Amino acid sequence: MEDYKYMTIVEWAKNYIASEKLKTNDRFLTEKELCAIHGVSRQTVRQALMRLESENVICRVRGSGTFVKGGVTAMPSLTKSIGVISTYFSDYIFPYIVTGIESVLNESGYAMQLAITHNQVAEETQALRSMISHGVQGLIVEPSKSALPNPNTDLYNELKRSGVPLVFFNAKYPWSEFPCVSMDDEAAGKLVTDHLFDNGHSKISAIFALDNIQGHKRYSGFMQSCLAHGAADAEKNVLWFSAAEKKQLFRFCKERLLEMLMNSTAVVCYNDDLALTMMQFCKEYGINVPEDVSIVGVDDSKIASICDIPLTTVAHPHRRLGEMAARCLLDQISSPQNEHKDIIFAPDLKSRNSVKNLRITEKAVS
Amino acid sequence: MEDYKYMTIVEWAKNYIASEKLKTNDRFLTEKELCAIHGVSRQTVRQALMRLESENVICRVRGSGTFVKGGVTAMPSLTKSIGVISTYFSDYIFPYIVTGIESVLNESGYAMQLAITHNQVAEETQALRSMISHGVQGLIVEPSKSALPNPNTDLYNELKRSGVPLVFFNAKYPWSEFPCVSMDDEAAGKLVTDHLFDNGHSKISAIFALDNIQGHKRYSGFMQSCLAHGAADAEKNVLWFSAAEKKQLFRFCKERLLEMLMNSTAVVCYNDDLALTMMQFCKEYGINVPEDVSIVGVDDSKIASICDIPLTTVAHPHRRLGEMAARCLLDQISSPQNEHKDIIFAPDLKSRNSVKNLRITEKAVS
DNA sequence: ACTTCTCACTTGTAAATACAACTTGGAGAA
DNA sequence: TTCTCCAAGTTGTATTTACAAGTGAGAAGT
Repeated sequence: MEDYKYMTIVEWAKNYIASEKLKTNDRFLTEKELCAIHGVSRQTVRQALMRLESENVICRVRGSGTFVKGGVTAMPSLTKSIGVISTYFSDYIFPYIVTGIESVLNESGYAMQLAITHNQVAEETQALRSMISHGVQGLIVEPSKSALPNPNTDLYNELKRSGVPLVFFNAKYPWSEFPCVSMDDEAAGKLVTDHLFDNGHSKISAIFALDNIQGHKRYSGFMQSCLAHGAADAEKNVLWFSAAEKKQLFRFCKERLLEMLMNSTAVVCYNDDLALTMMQFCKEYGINVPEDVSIVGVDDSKIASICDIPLTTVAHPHRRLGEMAARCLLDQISSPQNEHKDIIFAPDLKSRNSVKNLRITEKAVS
Repeated sequence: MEDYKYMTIVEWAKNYIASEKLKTNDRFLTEKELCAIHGVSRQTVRQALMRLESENVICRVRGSGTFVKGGVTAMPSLTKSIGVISTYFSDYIFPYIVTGIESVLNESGYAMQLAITHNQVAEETQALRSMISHGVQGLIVEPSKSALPNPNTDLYNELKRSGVPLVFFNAKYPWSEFPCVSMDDEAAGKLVTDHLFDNGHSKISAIFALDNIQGHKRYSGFMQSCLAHGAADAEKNVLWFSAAEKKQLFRFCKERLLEMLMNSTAVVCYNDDLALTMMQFCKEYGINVPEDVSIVGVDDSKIASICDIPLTTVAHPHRRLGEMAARCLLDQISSPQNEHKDIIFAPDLKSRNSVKNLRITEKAVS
């Protein structure tokens, strides 16, 4: 290594331990012996030993001596790791996103640390702190409750100031300055709504998640489409729900939902998960999809294509999005000075069987 | 803390930084100034600064000065974490296992570090080293290629000697001394084969993974059932494949597979994944399941229940198994002296539509 | 046989001194 | 104005000396 005396002793000691096959708790040479061997002062030897101790190679005990820490416990930190914080990960589109991230990180020789927040900001705090204290090289984060005030604001600002590389995916906190890799949720909301208008629907209601930015953006796209098609009062047909309370929604707001279904020919659902629950709900009450009511979702989850009535939805670039997020982070690590912009994937409609074409039906009838 | 001079300086410095509200990259007092303030020698001050540096409170730059590391970057390690090493994780039954692990760890205040080996022992080595060097409190590992010689033997033995808590799941290396949480694969293999015999099948072939213990055990169960039912030559009808080469199997061994299908009324598949690929293969060649050939799998993956011909299989206790693995590890951490035994889940047959009952058919014909 | 004590030996703390390596800003030159 | 270079200032390395604090084994006493 370097040509300082204490560094040469450090290297010498490592070789010595290896060549003598010393194992855990074997006694190492005393400071005095090392002084004699290398012809240096005790302070220099101590400097070397301190270094070895911080590298976990040896263990010093006052009054007793210096001991070797062999094998596993002495292993130095060799692999770099990246922290990934996601709201969920084992269902829906999350496995694909995380797989995308993992494949790129793995390719670049990084290990992955995964934490799940269950969409709870408190768990997000804990995950961030845990990641940082474990010395990750960078973070890939899906914000929890991105549309609500977040107690981690200071934490994120501090990370920004400290130059810790970070990429958001799916959504970003509006006040944050880190780049974000996501689908164009506004366009997605607009796309499915346009599709319904194109199929002759005019009485369209919608349900959106109130606590994340994706819900807000999909709502925004929905409204744009409605306004463009002259349905200015569409706002009244929007129901908001908290992502965590999906079950409560379908248990305690049945009348509200039924009223909505009765007064509409189509429902825009925040995502496929909600859309599928909605289809289940319709089935229970004898409402036929798409004959009585059309349903569209967003995300193109696996179940959307293989369920009873294949769902018309918007393709989420899950795996590619994950890969891109990882690449964006690695970019930040390798060239921190660059400006890193948001990356937005264009949505892509997946037309299946959950939307009825009212125009064709009308013509056939008349 | 202690009453050494340098420790009082350490404490003083922390208070100073807090009271002066110094933030990241703010300049700290120079060594000379600290000497003057505390009336001590420079070595003593340096000792204090070294301590502060190792605690990540300050950062020293030769020739430039000493700087404060405020906020996030100065955070000490507070949360304990557990390393989870799995072969795969985003498909099949793995998400459920990992979810089970995560929920228990989370409940107990542990963070989870996840690494994927893609069933490669080299990646297992890397993952183990990475985890250890990141200071995990324990490990939950699904062995890669558990039935083949493993280069990490020394590493695992060293972990055992060092008292690092570890739990295997799904399978364990035969030579290892750590507890394992798994399904009773032998019983599972026996169960599906018995089911086929019960349904009047006698010409039964099978395909098993050659590189992991689960494959060997399921094979063992299969053979037990065959012997019990007087099919002593069943061994000849067994095809072995390497888990990584499933695609090659179906691309390059078509004749072998077709021959097998022609000479059997039923096929026992190592797992659902293989069974589904086999059903696909049958479809391509116009072989009807279960009319022409019955197929059974093991694991009860999600697709097994929702595919074209719902698959008869054995329920894997995925989520509960994950929870149990985590609990077993936490047990080891809290009471290391206890003897920790393997935990084995009894298999449970899921009878669906991929098995034809030959007895009923025979009676109907006669 | 057992306990207690002492002493040699180990690492830890502290000081004074000297020089080395590096950074930074300001003086002076172009 | 801009550039170069140097000197002052800062942390890093190395030596020497001294004493403090803890360990462990053997001597001495019971």
